[in-house]
Amino acid sequence: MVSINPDIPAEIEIPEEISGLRMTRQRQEVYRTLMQQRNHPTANDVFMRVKDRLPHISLATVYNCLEALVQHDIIRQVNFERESSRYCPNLSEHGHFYDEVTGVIHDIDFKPGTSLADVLNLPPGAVIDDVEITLRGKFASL
Amino acid sequence: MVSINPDIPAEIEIPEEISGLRMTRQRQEVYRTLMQQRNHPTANDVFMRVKDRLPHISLATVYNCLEALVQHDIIRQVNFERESSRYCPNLSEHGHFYDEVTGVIHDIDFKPGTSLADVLNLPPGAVIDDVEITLRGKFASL
DNA sequence: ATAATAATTGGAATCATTCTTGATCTCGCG
DNA sequence: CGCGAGATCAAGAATGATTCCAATTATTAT
Repeated sequence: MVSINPDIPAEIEIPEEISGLRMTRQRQEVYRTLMQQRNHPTANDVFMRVKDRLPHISLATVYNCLEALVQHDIIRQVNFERESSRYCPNLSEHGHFYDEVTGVIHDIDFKPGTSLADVLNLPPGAVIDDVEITLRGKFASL
Repeated sequence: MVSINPDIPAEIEIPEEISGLRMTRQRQEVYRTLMQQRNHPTANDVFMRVKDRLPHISLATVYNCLEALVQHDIIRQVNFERESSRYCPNLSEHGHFYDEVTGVIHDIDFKPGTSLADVLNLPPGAVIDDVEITLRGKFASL
């Protein structure tokens, strides 16, 4: 566990390799951004943020990095309807609640000891690789 | 005019108005297609199908009709990742299972008497307007 | 019937994402 | 150390689903 570049204060230590993925400078910064900014940013949000540290990074590279991280199960991709994809580093199984008033996305955890299979009639023999639960709504005004 | 499923007549009577939405000829045909072809077609699938009956209909109109039907809670829009939206006339609360091998989408019903709130820790005061549950996976090979 | 309103059409525009191509970097190996 | 193969990156072009726009047509209310 080494801080790759000594010029940069390593608020978050990122190893040189995660899950078999070589952590290049760009991937590190993309990942670091997600760890620091846990509000489910879009690729473009990440792009703008990462530019502070890597002024020459391209949007295509941010997309590449995000895809590589998703592919290696280091981060998760979250979709609401067909809006821009959002990304989060929370790997625990959880859903998302989109507040239609504020636009804020909240992580929704499962109640301990429960799972989707408790409420859904899954087809016999189905092997689930991925689950996406998205809710939209608002908070009751008092 | 061939009916895909022999149980379902090619001609389905559609009222002139549903849920306050004027059912124009185009909306009728779009809706009829969804009722007959319950395999979650995309807008383009519907477009191609409807052209048999309305050769001059435009893709934009199909999109308009689908949106109007969704807005009036006559059909549901279903999204997988960021792929093309799909549409289905099954209004009961249900999720979807995408078979990664065949591409077939299966409706997944809730077990009777259960709801998502049984397994999710919803934030206090949250009012849910819409729920989307999508699973991807495959069937275990024997 | 006539005016006002809503719906339809075809094509242009949008916009997130992916692709392409050439440059650059990294790693293994002599 | 130096070289070559294979990754990775950058910049911009291309893609593709969806939306927008302006003009036409249909429907409804007066």
